[in-house]
Amino acid sequence: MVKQTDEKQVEGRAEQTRQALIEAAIKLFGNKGYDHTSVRDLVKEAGTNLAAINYHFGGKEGLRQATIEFLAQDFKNHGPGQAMAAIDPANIHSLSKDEARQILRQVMKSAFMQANQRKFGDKHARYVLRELVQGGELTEYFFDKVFSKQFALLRVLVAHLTDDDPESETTRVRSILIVAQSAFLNLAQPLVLLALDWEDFSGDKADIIGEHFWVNHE
Amino acid sequence: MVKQTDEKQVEGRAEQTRQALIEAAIKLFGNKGYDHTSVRDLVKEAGTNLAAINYHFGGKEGLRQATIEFLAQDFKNHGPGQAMAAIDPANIHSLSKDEARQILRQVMKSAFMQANQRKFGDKHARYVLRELVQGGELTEYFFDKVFSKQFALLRVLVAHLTDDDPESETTRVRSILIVAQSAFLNLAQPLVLLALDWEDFSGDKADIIGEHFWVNHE
DNA sequence: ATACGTTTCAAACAGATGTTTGAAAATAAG
DNA sequence: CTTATTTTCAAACATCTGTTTGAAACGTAT
Repeated sequence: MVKQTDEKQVEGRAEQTRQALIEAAIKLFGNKGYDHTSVRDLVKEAGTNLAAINYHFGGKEGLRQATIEFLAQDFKNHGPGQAMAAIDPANIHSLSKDEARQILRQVMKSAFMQANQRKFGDKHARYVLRELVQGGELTEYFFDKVFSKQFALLRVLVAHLTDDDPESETTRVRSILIVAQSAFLNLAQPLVLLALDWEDFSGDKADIIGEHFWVNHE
Repeated sequence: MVKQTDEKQVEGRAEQTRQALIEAAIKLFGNKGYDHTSVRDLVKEAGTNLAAINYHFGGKEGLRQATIEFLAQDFKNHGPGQAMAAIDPANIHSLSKDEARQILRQVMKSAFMQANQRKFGDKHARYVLRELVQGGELTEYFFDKVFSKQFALLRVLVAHLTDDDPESETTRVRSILIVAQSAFLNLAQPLVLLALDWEDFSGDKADIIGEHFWVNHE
């Protein structure tokens, strides 16, 4: 009898606990890291039982992968990717250098700001970055699924600014050094805040940083 | 009778095992990280007994601290600090902009190259960076003991190039963004190598990168 | 209503971890 | 040599970890 009328039926209980666990994983992995988060912490945060992780994801490692996949998707939809999605690679060549420069800085700024003001807070982005940096399978997975395309687009922009080839070694190095600035500030937030004598990146702080990214060529 | 004649007496066995444990810690913490290195792995690598860590350092955490302190000292003597030690802060003001620019780039290059060609290999530097980035007590310790002075010197250089105050917010941001480039390339080595399509930073690779650091102002 | 597959839950399990213990060995001092 | 102190070592300990188990609760279809 109870089919679609009951609210809790719109998606099965199973799917609900799966999502609750992924949310808990994003929060706890982001705060304390994968290793320092026990499955008991996770199921408590998700409000479910100890056996749930193994039942739904086959184990803690399975939950990590599901979490990364979820975040990879989320990054494409709402993350730095969104800022670059508006750019048409084919049109870049018709831009003036000044326009391209301006676009590049704008992309950097919004990418950085988005990474620091996400739905789940900055922990969200830092967890992904930590995974990305660590090395191992997940690094390659994330590189293939998310980073690689956005990096290619960035190279086209940089190459246009320097009258170079997007695939050249020079362009690759210049581009990764642009990424490095934004990424490191997220990754090494504790150290960076000490160096800047700030409490956090809130308010106009992210905007101030965005103004000083090194993106000029001439 | 046996006093200084026996070779093994020049420093007590205790000190020997302490150093062996610290070396093992640098190697294993650097390779697999603190959490994934067991005390059994450590004492095996150091060629001593399971109880040695607790006896000499009071515990695994004590060994970590001793290791960080050792590396902090080492960084001052042989690390990026060495490259900056040659610079006299008082003389910077008398340099031309071009000279200062050149020095800044040279410091960046040698810092990066040294971090990638150390005694214990790049693992050495990456372990410290990871600790530095993580947050917590060790971040503050390392910031106070090592980073803070070198960062102040970097700010003087940058401020001279931009006719700004070394303590200004602008200078701080610009300076940390310079650090970010070198630091991220070490920290995120797995990802960076993927993006650059390289196997490692060996040979002239480090030099190529050094040429492209963003340090120009005008 | 009954039977069936799915999902939850409490309890127990097996393994690894850091630490402690107490005796043996090595070193230093008397 | 004898004694006292320091250092090593093997074994046991206590705790925490991820995982498994089997029964109970739930929802669904016959």
